Amino acid sequence: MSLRFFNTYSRQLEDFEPRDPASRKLDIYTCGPTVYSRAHIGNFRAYIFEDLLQRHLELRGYKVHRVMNITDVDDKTIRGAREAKIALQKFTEQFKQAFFEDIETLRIKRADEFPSATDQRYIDRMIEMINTLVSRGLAYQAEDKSVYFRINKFPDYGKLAHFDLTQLQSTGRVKHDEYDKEHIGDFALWKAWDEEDGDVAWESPWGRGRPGWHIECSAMATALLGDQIDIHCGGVDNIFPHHEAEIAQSEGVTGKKFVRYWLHCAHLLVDGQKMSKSLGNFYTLPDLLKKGYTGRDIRYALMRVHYRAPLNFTWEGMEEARQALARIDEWLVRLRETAGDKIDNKNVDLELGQQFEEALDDDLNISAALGFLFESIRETNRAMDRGELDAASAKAWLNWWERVNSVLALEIETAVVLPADVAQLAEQRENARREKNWKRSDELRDRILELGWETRDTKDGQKLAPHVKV
RNA sequence: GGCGGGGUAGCCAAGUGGUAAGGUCGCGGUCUGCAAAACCGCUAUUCGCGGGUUCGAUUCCCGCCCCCGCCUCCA
Repeated sequence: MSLRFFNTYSRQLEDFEPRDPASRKLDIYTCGPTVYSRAHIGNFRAYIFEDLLQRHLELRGYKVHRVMNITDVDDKTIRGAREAKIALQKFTEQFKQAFFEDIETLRIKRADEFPSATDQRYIDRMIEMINTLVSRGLAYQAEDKSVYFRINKFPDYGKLAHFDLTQLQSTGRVKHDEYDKEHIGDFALWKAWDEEDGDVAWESPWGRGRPGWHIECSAMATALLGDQIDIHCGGVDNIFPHHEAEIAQSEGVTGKKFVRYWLHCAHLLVDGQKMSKSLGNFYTLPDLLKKGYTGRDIRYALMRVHYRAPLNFTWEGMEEARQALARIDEWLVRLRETAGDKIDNKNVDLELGQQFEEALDDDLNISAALGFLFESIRETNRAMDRGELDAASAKAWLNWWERVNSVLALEIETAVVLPADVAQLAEQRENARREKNWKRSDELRDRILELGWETRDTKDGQKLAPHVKV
């Protein structure tokens, strides 16, 4: 089966074919964070979806070039910097740092480029694009000195969101400059400076000001990836107006179809409502780490539901993630033991089926893919229980897992080294057990547990594992 | 009101015109001196509701209900 994705533009599943299939190269542009505060895990759901997409495309042999922008100038960043009484750049820098820490914790592959909106190179590009739009009559400078996109001149405007422009209703979320714009739907390309902006301003043919939000993505995407890109992703809330505006701006300048496949991720909900900063119902990564969950627990919890379905965040879901991962961990330990000295044999051939990647081919059907993984785990465990899995087969499964894990990125970090004091207590306990001194053995078990290690008495003797606090 | 997404077991969730994957919880078993952990097994006569098409519908069609989102700077 070939790869297929649900394209927001057509609202249909489409077979995937990049611009240049022969080269196996493709470009992805993804909308990144606005760095005015720490991103919340709802934001990361989108980034994890994009990571899954990239990793799966790579498993399928594509060379992915991905760009993720950083929005480091807008109303919120300016307000934040003013309140903190520090320069905009200094203010946003801390959240950029935090963002990079968080994506590392979540094992999200870094994009090839992380362009910032305030980079002079892109400011220049934005001005150049706006100039072209103005010269073509697609944009105009209004009374308030800001420059707006004239949506009536762009017939395709509204096609991505499937909106009828005459039906647009204000939600009151945004203040309108209704008196200055020709049409309520016209959006700002360049915002004229006002007092609130302080020293945040760039010179332009239209006077001092700053870029509108949408234009940065058009500028950075076309500057780094050219006039046409294969895949563009983001959260569903970006469909309108942001991505709609990007299409209008980019195509208004280049005259070419901007994006081949638009992929959008549904929201993370909490208590059945969208997780968002404005509602205040959000968690950040450090919030969850403080509760004892690891980056991969969170990765699993955010990844396990199909990207187009809403995902309700719950503590029960976090617990489920932790348990499911423990199951994978144990399976790998067993497989490695079974593989024995075949462990380094890279030549083990395997005919273990393609069901995992085939599920992902189908619009990233992660649930079906995980279903197949866990089925495989149960079957191999059963075989190992009976002693029917030979070393070569175990190694074959490990090789298979490597492929799977290149997409999931869920394998536990290399085993933690046993601290000396724990090792010593463990040895004493071994001795106590040999003498069948159960009282002493149990005491030592408690003391080892206090040090954060769990004792497991198996057929092959005592084993220790880090204790996960619940 | 317009445009989307979703409604399948206690919870999460896949799926197909032919009789419901998987995870988690719970229960039972194996192992153990006892535990814990792990592993194995069991757990939906039924897929929001009502019609229709069909030999057969959770799946297709029609109508309705509920939840969530977007409707001009939110991932």
